[in-house]
Formats: sequence, C-alpha cells, structure tokens
Amino acid sequence: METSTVKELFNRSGDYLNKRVRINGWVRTVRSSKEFGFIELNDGSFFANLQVVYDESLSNHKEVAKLITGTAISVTGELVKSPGAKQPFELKAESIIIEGSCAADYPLQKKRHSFEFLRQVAHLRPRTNTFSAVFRVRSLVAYAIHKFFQERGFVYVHTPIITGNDAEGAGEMFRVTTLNFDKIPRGVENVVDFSGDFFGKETGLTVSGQLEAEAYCMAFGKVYTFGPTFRAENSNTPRHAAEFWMIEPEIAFAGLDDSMDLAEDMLKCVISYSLEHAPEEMRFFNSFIDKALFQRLENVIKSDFERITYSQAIDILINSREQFEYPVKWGLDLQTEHERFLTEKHFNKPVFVTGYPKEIKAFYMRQNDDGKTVAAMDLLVPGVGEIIGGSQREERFDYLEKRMAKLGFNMQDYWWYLDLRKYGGACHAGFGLGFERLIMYLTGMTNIRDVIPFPRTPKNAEF
RNA sequence: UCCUCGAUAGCUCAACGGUAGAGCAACCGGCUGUUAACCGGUAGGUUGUAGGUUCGAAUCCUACUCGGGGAGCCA
Repeated sequence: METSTVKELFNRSGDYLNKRVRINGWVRTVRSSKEFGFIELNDGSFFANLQVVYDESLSNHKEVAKLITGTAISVTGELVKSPGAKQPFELKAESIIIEGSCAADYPLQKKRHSFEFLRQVAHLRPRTNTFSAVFRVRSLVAYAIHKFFQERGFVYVHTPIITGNDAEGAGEMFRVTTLNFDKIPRGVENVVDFSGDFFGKETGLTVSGQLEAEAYCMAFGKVYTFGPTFRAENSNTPRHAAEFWMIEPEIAFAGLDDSMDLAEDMLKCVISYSLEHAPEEMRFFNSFIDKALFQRLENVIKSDFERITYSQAIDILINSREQFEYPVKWGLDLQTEHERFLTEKHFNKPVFVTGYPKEIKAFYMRQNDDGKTVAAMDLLVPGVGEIIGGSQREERFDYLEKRMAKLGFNMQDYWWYLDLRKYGGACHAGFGLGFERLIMYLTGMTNIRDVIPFPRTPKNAEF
C-alpha cells in the first residue's frame, strides 16, 4: 500500500474518506484509556496533526498505549469522520508499526517550551509547532524570492563565498587559510606573509556579494544574489548572526527610485505569497507569536511605503519633542531609537530613508549634486528595524576614484571594480535584504537565532 | 565589546540566612471519545563553576562560564 501524507489527507479529504491509508510519522502525544486511545501524529508534510484512534483490536495494543512523544510509527487504517470537535476526520488504526522507539529522556514535551531551551536542542526543535511553522515558511519565502526575480527577468548570480576583497568594509571577515598556525610565516616588520597561503593572498568569507554582482549586472542588466554571508562581528543582539543569508539585487540603467520600487514590490509579493501558501502556519503565528501580525502585514501590502530624506527625518525627529537618549543632529547617523520612532510611532509603516551624509555611508554610493549626501536608502520596518540597505552606485570613474583615494583605499585591490566604470559603466542601483530579518518580520519571531536552523553567533557553533 | 537581568529536578517555576517544593514529563496503576485529556501513586537535586563571609548559604560577597534584554556594528 502506498504511503500518503497528512497534507494530502487535509487537502483532498473527500478522496480519502472511508478509504484505507498508511501514514508514517512521529508521535506528538498519546491519550490512552483502558480499551482505546488517541495519538496525535505529525508526518512533517503539514502543520496540523492527524488524530489516530486505536482500540484493543490492535495486536500490539499494550505497547501502543505506552507510546511516548517522539516515537516514529507507521499507521495503516481507515480514514473516517471524527465525532470530536477539533478535527474533521481521524485515522482508525488497523495496524501500528513502531519504526523507532523514543528514549524516556526525550527533551520535548507536549507542553510549551521556552525558545532559549529549544536553542540548546536545535536538532530536535523542528519537531515543535513553532519551529515547524518557521522553517516551512523560511523554505517557502526562499522560493518566493526566486520566483519574484525570475519572473521579472533577473539572472541569479552565484557570487563567491571565499573572497579576496573586504569590499565595502561591511564588517569583520572570517579568515580562510591553510597556513600552519604553529609556524606562521612572517615577512618584514613581522607582518604575516600570505604569499605561501592557499590563494597566495589574504582571503576570507564574503561579507557581501555586491561588488561581484555589479560586474554581472553590467552584463545581464538585472541580477540578484541569494546566498550565505558571514560577519565576524562580536554582535550580541537578537538581530545579528555570524552566518546569515542575504539577497542582493542589482539593476542597470536604474536609479535610487527604481531600487526602492523594486524593494517595495518584492516585499509585498513575498508577504502575499506567504499568506497564500502557508495559511496554517501564518494563522499560528498570528495566534501564538504576534497577535498583531496579520494587521501589520495587511497594512504593508495595502499601503505605499513612506519615502523621506535623511534631512526630513532629522527635522521630524527634532520637531517630535520626543526624549531621545542620543542627540539628533544633521551629520550624525540615526540611532536605533530614532529609526524605531520613525517607523513605529511617526509613520507606523515601512519607511525608506534616503540621502544620507556621505561620511557615514560606503564608498561606492553615488554622490549627490549637493556635495554632501549620497544616493543611499535604508528601509526601516516596525519591529525589526533596518531590513534593507541599498544605494545607487557611483558609476562615474573619476568620482569613485577620488572618493576611494580620499578614504585611503588601495586602488590595486579594486582594479576590476574600477574597470566596470571604465568599460561601459552605466548608472545602476541595488540593495541588500537580510533574509532572516525578512523571516522575522513575516513570522513575528523576535530572535534571529530562532529563524536559522543551526544559528552561528559569538561563542556558539554547536551542531 | 559596554550596560543590565538571570542560572534551583528532564521542562516551567517556587522557596530569598535555619531540614530544597509544586505542576508537567518519565515510571506503576485506574478510566468506553480524548483534544496541553483526566484521577491515584512512585522515583527524580553536591541549587551553573570556583573561592569567600557565617554556628549555618539556593539565599550575602568576589571572579569566571553560559543565557536573556538593551546599546554599538549592520542585514
């Protein structure tokens, strides 16, 4: 007999009702009486459990009555209408085969666990309701992002994981090396000599695929990256991880407004996709994780994102009469408290802030005519803060070269990046979207460690 | 990295200077439709680690380790 999935039973219950089926899965909980009992079975295909009913007619009835949470079983029986109120149908077991027993010290219980505890059993937590929902949505959203870009003619570029350039100084890099730590070769002034290293130069894990994506953008016109990114920052917050995934679209013959349009369109599409394709999971988040989730997401889908300049943001903050811990002054970067005020209190929706002072932004951003600001944009969203950072790129060779020289860059390290301006450099723009921050925003989960299967953070690389 | 709070049974917590407890889980038993099932019972602890104060420390002090929240860095 062919094995069915719980998902199939729920989606096409009419086809299965009063027919024999077999389901393989894991026991979530057992409620047994003297002569019969119930098993909540989850097979991973669907958020909801299947209720299995058994009675003394089972040859192994005694063992089944003692099944504990976590056991892997295979159930064959007839799918029948359920007299119970909480499920439309149930599986009346004719045979239950115990595929894998579960030791008595199984850490997961049928009651609620703290997320802190579940992080310590990251190998088991996908078996819980919350993490089952989070990681199914994560999978769906990854697909939705590819779908969004592919349908719009973007080319998916695999930028390198190992890289020789700490491109934008986006963060500290993890070093990649095959040098013997007991005998590190040193040259003049005791500086480490990387010439004998695997790549013959100093290399690390990528902190951004943007510079390489720009190269492909100048060939394909519209590209995006979607891959792992690494930052060796000692960041201890619920929004930072040492290994995370980033989506970086790059579009040619386009400016800052185009990239904002793209970002807004993408977010709306992805949110709609999740609501449509993971309704059970999203309802769960709205009920148990964040009661305002649907309201917030629907607000995002329907409303136009606010677009203000950095200068306007400063004015709003100064005129707000709100007490801030950090000073608000043109030229200083916006602090988290300022960003939260703008997106959560003043506008209460996603806000693009553009035109930051060039001193506080990366070298590659296009300089505005005022000589003071660059065509940068950050997208701030309620609850998560900065979810997107982007800009129009400086496509003018001389402007870029001067800027890099002023910041003390070694031009030889960026020869190919400058070449892109030399050979048919067109105006272009793009942004980076933190994939996990998007998942947090979509699910209402408030810690990045709970939206990554096996999170990597300072002092934590277990599993 | 800084500030702050915390660490007690497998889990969630109580006890706040005087013999370490409860609910859930586990185990044993009961129960003819359960829904975090219910009812009775059993077992389970060098109170994160190392020092110190005290007649006496889970409780007070110091350091360390790990974790939460806030900040910085950013996505």
